[in-house]
Amino acid sequence: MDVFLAKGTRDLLPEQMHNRLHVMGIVRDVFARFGFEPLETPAFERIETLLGKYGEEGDKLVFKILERGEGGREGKADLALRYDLTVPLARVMAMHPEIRLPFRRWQMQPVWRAERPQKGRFREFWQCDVDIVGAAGPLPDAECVAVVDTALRELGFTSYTIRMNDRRILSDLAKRAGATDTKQEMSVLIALDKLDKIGKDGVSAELERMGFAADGVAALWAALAVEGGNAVVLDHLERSLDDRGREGVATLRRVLEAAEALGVDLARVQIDPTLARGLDYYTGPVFETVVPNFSGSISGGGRYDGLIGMFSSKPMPAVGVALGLERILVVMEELGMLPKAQAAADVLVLLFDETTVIDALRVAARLRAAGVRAETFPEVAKLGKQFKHADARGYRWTILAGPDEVAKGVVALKDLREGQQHTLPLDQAIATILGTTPAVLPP
RNA sequence: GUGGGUGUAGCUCAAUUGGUUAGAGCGCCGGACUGUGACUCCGGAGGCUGGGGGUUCAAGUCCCCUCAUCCACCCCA
Repeated sequence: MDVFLAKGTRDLLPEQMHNRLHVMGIVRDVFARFGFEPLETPAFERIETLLGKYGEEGDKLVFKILERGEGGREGKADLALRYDLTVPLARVMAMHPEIRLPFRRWQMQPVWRAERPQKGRFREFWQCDVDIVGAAGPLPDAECVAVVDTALRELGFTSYTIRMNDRRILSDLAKRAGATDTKQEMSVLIALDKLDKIGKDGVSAELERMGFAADGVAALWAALAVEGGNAVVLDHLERSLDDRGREGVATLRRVLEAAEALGVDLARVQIDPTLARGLDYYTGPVFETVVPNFSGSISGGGRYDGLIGMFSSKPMPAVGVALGLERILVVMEELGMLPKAQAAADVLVLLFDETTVIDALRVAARLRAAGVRAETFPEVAKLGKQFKHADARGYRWTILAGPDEVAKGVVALKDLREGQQHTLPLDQAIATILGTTPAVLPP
């Protein structure tokens, strides 16, 4: 029978799992160091929980689950796989008023999107998400930026840019261009987001095609006509925008200041008034992280002060950011940032013959009790085959307790790296093994 | 959702303008080496050429459909 994977999904073989666990371990450690608490939510939610939060495009990409029975046959869906970790968190906050605020939680789980797969884009992928609920100020936003920055740094990233903007700035810009409602605002944002791809003329053409007047478009460019560092850009925006936009500017200034205090090198942070971020629920600062030679972001997030209020009569401010596990791995792999795979064990305990099998198992038990990672060969076989197995698995040691050794109360310890073998009591063998570093798999 | 590229052994790839039983390296299994891995030598297994249909005397090669995968757009982690 020929077997296939579902589109956009992958098996994670041991080699990839080691890499993932390496990254997840570092990220989780950083999350914990910032005081976040763990949370998990179900893979699927009631469909009405998810729909209407991500915008028109997002809703289309939600994997829907057919009803069981009659309704399903008619094509009705009542459940859906989670699309991100933010909306389920919002639902949790609405359902658990006993959670003490401010609440900071981390969550690392898969999410599903019915997209067309591409480099670093899958239909099942993991997000490493942190959110701070119940605090409105710019400080939690800066913490989110600092968490991402710290995690990336500790993973070994050296060149990445954290791009930052504020929804209120965008919305003000869109108004300048002539947008009168949210829908028009969104289309301006989408056009503006393409700036670095199709250029200023391309965006102008697109806006005019959508019916925006030329003087509005000109006003938009005037508001954006600035080159320079973050301070220069923010100063210019402050002069060009209205009150709402100025709130965004003031917030970003404070976020930058706080982020720097939290250890973020501001040279990595870039205020970009054209950065859009598609998800509907963002209301304030938004951020994403990009790295050279990879299109698409490796992290993204922002403030969503209205989302929890969609589930609860008690609205709560919140901000969060997610790291894309797969994308981080794709980039780390390309840049050779992943550590060499460690062998699964240190020692292979060989089975010489049926009369000494039980002795060999006892040796393995003592090795493990002493903290040595030991594999026992699962059946009596030619020694050559067993040695070859140990070599192929990258183990440094083999231990043999055959009839000769058992009779003398010793074991034969072989160092596969040095090619030397010694006969000695098991205690000494264990001491020898523990005195060495773990073997590294051959390339 | 739109547009393109690619699918040949476990892996990386070959196979004149369509033309005999589809090859190689690595890996795997066995042997030289009946208490010892790597190195060397010898031998072996493994393919409905992703799947289905069509054109042709003849299809891995050309056409259509389908599935998977990669790339770009869209959107996003």
